[in-house]
Amino acid sequence: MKMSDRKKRILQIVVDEYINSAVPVSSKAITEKHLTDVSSATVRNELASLEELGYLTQFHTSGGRVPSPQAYRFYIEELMQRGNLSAADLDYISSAFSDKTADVEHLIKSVANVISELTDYTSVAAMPNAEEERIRNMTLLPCGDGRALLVIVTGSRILRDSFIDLPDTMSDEDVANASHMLCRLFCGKALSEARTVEAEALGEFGQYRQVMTEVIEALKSYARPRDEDIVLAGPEKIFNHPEYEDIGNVKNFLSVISSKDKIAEIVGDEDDEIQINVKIGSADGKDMPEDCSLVTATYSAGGKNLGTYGVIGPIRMDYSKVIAVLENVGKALEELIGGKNKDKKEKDDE
Amino acid sequence: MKMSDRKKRILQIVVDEYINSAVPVSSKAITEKHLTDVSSATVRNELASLEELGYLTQFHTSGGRVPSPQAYRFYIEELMQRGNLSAADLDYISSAFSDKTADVEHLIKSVANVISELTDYTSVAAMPNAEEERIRNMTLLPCGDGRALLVIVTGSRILRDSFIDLPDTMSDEDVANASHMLCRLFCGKALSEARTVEAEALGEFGQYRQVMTEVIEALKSYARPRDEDIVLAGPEKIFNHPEYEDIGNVKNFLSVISSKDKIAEIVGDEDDEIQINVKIGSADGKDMPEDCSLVTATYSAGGKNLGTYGVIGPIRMDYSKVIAVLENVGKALEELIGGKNKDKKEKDDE
DNA sequence: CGTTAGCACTTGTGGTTGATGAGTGCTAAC
DNA sequence: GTTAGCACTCATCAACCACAAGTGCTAACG
Repeated sequence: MKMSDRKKRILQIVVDEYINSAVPVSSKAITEKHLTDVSSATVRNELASLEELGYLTQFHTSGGRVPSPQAYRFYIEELMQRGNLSAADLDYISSAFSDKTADVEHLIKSVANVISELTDYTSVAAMPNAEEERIRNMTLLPCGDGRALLVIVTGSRILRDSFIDLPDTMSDEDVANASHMLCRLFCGKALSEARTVEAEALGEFGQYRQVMTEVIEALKSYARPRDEDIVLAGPEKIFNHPEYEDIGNVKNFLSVISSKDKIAEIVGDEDDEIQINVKIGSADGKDMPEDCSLVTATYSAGGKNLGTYGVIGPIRMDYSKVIAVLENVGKALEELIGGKNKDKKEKDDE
Repeated sequence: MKMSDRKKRILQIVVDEYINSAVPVSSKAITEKHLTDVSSATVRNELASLEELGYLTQFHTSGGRVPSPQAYRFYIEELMQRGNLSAADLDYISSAFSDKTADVEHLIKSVANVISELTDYTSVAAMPNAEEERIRNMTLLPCGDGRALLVIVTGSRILRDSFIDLPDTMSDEDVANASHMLCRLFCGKALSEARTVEAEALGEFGQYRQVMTEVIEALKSYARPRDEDIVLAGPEKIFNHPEYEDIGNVKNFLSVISSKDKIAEIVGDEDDEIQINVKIGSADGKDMPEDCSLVTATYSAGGKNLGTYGVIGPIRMDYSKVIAVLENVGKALEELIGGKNKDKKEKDDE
């Protein structure tokens, strides 16, 4: 059945109103505030019909109507007015990223914070997979106690938490040589390609095979996703939304939120081609809490994949605001990163 | 007024019982379960007296008694039985730290997790101040785009989040030379001493003063405490305790917990000489939530300061268990770190 | 004089009841 | 197709009740 324009309009009003007030909306409220030219009885008929179509539900026969997940989906696709951000919000975004020159790890944190602050929801961020990043430089840094720190820099991040045990016979010069050799072998390759030169590498290292074995082990470990690849910001923000007055909901939400594995699972299977991605309720994601919604966007700028960012919150979410924030943050990053690469030459004159 | 032995015994029973059950304890419960040789009326008299002394309070005249903060303090100092951990718990501790060879940053996370898991409370951990750490090695690692990564290794951690902008005229060899110079200048010095060689350093760098200025800036920034120096584990654990059925308490707790600054303030002003430190309620720490308690211990092993660890939770906390866990974790770390330094020579034979 | 039994008093808890108000569905008239 | 009117359904709230738990006090006891 095709929906009439009036049905759409009414559905839009119901969703808007409910997002704003968190109170089930009644026919009377609709005619008083928005559709002043028809009576509440007419609206009631339409509401009953929308309910039959699966867009609305009511808890009790006398409790007003609430949008169903299906209604939110339709709302986001067709009904929602894509609002723009206030000047203050735009200022906040542009000032937040002004002097960030650092790596993805830092970027991700500040982006997550900005998103959480502006939307008033808990935000999640996932680093891009490291596997395809090209190694730009690497070194072994001796640091006493017979150990050396393996540091690897790729296009967008720093990997550096492996200590490598050194044989007693290895002098600092030996380490420096090994370091150069590593660089020659791996620089320019993606992490995922490391294994292709594994045999060659072991051969070249001869005497210090053991060291090389550990380095290769470390390289492999970086390709696997780690807990630190997921960042959360503003978990306490959920208290600002009335659905989380109930302790059970909070508990549920927090337990999902505090397991990085679960978050990774929810955020992880993004389709990279879609800019904005909305998951509503447990229907869209197995590990999602029943009554939660996740809106994410995958950013890239200047050829770099900058990760996936989003907010997680109640189904009754201010999608318009959230999507506007995600889009504008994306634009700001594009300007910052994309711009920086081009500005490079002029910059040194300052 | 000196407390009689019986008063002490009764107070101990009340606190024990309340810690276990979270229910105000009545005179009847005491005589039934513990003091079977006197009547409830006698206990009532004693309870009334203990209340006058400030150790107990009652919400309502017919609601049983609850220990006051003062009672908890007395309990911890004199009454509490210092229990030992179960074999399973001890196993858990020793297996958790078996193959951690990494830096303090990683150690702190796994320690915080272990403490949180074993005690069932939210745990907090603060890294030791970096200022007095001696630099073991440092390097500038060129990574394209006219930038280099500054990596510094100290006795117990890795500092590496500064990118340094390089002049276009600086070749990779120049960077390598600069790197060696940095090492010669700073290795063996504490971070706090960096400024003492500032003038000398700037002199030596001549042509590349700008780079040196940035390096010094970075060194200074490391001496300041950062958000990452505070780690939390198991925030969702509070839901396992009945005082946090109330949404208001949860909110309050979470808002303190999610501000690293506040945590730093609470945990920060530890007296290093005291092994175990207990703060009860807002009386002991300005930023502490009214009805919360913080138990911390500062660990060091093999001459290294390993940071301050603790749990934060309701006043009605299982102090005996918490303190036992903190002590045993401390012992395990001592063995692990202290032992490793000594084993060093034998180890390479394996 | 410490201990105890007995009893009146206080107060949270849980269940019932009834009034109120919001909101709907239905029907009949426009 | 729209509307007014009305009966019906429920959630909410306050009042009220009985009940159980626990205390404080008093008087008696050894």
